[in-house]
Amino acid sequence: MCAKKSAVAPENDRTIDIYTKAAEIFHEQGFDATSMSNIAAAVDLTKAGLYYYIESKEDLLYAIMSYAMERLETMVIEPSQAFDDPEERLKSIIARHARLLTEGNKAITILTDEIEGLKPKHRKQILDRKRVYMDFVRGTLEALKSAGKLRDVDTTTATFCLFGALLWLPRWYRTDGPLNHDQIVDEITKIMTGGVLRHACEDQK
Amino acid sequence: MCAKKSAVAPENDRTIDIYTKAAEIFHEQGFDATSMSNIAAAVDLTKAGLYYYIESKEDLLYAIMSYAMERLETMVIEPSQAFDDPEERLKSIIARHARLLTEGNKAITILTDEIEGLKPKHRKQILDRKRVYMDFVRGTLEALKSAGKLRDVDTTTATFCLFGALLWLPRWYRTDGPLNHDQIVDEITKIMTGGVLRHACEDQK
DNA sequence: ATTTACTAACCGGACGGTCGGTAGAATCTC
DNA sequence: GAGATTCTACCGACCGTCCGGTTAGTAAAT
Repeated sequence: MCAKKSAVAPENDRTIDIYTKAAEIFHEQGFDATSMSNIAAAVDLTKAGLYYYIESKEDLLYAIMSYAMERLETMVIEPSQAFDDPEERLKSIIARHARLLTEGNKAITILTDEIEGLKPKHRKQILDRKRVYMDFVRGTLEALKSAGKLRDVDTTTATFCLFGALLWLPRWYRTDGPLNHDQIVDEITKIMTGGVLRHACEDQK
Repeated sequence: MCAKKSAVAPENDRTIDIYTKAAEIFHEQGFDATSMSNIAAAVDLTKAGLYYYIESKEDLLYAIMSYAMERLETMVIEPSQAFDDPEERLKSIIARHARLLTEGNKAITILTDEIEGLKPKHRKQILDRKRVYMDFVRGTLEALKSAGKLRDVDTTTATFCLFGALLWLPRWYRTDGPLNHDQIVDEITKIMTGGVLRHACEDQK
């Protein structure tokens, strides 16, 4: 009898390979439209062989999303917390999140698109972790407001607009498009912090 | 033998009822996760009875999305075209699209979330109509640029940011939340046109 | 001798969709 | 206006397929 498989973190190369490929296929076809045989074939296994590594389809999804949340926490939240200045912090969040979304790791995208595929218990866990992130961003906007650096906008709505613009990124961004990675990050930061319309105080070019 | 059923427009009350209910259920559970029996039960029919009104599950989805596109065209694009001033036009687009997304018609949401459920032929048709909308919005930003009223941002990126913020709306907006309809429209317009950060030229409060 | 890393074959169930039929309303025939 | 016919709006039962998941077994490594 083998020890209970854990969905907490990838344990070895093969498992990581499965998670990565599964994330890509889920991203392309959607969770429901993807069969376990699809995934098995993509990693050169039979379906039964795949089940040697995972517990269930739902568990696989949860593993992917847990991994994605961890990436978000270590690559976006933690480094951004280092900034005391809320303006710097906000820009760090936008830039780092945008980078994560465009650098090819599909797990991050699945995080927002396939939450309905989780069982209630797992869903709650992921949503709780997302909420911490959401509160972190809104807190940053609140700090900006306290510092008199925020326009007169509702921080909750602003947070959601920010997330909307960011989370839409992987749906349109193409690595081979006209704008490279840094340019995209730059544009989004500019647009979300300063809007699209020219301000009265800006010089005409 | 009966005439071929059309997916172009709802023909009678019962069909409209089916489309409306189906849109709600697709929105709640997702297209793949919804069975035809689910929909049938929701409109007090058996599955066989439901198939008297529709041709296939995919056809039902296409009918809903065609209807949604039509709404978008008549309630957002056409009225906004009336504005010659690009700034007014942009604000009209944002306000009208936001209104459509929050006023309870789930079809509009399905338009962006379930495109993968369509057969290639139907998908292309919907995407082509979406592209016209997309071009209209980007065109408006280009017009703003020509008028010297746009900040130095990439119009394509700005268009996608705008869509992202808008399309994210139905995922978080609650009718019974603290902000009413008009306030939300107001906030989003403010945020997307002017960004979140206070401009140098604005007075401290 | 035991464990690891698998596979071929299989299972119960759900799904999209179909088919034969039918109650009742509407229409036609004389 | 009575009877025959046709049409509308469904339903119960069923079909083939595919899916998530299991089981019994095995070849190679340890």
